[in-house]
Amino acid sequence: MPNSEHRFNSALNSLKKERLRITEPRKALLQLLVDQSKPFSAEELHEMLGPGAFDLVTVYRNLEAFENAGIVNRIPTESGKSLFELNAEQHHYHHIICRKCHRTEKLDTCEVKKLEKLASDLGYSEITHVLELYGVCETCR
Amino acid sequence: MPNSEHRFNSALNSLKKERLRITEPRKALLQLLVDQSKPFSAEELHEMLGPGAFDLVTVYRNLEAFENAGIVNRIPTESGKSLFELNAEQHHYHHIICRKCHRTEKLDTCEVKKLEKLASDLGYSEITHVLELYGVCETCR
DNA sequence: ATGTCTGCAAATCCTTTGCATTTTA
DNA sequence: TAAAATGCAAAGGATTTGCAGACAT
Repeated sequence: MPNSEHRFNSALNSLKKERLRITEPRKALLQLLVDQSKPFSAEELHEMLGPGAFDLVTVYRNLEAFENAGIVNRIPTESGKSLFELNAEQHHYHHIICRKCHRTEKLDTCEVKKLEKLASDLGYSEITHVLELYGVCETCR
Repeated sequence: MPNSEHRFNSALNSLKKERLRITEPRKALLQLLVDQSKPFSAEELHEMLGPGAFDLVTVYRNLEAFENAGIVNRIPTESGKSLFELNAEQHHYHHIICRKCHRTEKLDTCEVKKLEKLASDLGYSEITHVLELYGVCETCR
């Protein structure tokens, strides 16, 4: 984890910029998201925080706050459940998610520029996109 | 609607192939999906079928059956609600969805090949992807 | 005739909200 | 100490499930 500390501090700065308070649950959550740079569900993050550590509602509320502050991205999935990951602006990428074991790997490229151009030509602004690939991984096959 | 009748019949054939029965609700649903080739929520489809025509549960059950039969695709959205659209194998495309009015337009290209190649190189099979763009349309701005 | 599909009601899952209490700045 | 964040309980919305009756093959 080379720059995980840097990413943690940068997330804290984003909180300050938005006049959001730096609380224990928030620090713990950010630490998780920074360390494991892959997407998790609210429930998973809650479990990772340890049993009875913080309320699941607090996790949800903070993930929402983080999302509004641009600190995390929400990824809607096939199952209807959202995943959250640290927003790495410098480095935009997507994932391949195994349908069976939910193992997730980064795909270190994004080819959506052309589509975003099309959309902006149609008059849309503030364009974002959701792109995730699904498949069955080697061990599950 | 040039080949909408053809698409309707081809969907019926898929049902037969899967030994699914051809019922009134299914015909009505397929007709909707074929005519309007854009994604709708289960609720929207239920309303479009007319008040009290068929039960919302029936819509859900059939959309799931259609999905398993490869007749429709499920699109998870930012709001956590799923949209469904006819699976047009010949013609793969994506959408730009307005965050405010939910107006939806086709973007007639797909650039995800490179990512799918990456994923298959990682050992994944049966690869699919979900890609939708979100923005704010001209009239909502 | 038999297994499938439907409708209704109730359950479930994920997520959000209300309110009293605690914590941060 | 004032505003914001938390925990608990309860509500909410979307989707699923159970079961008896209706329908397609």
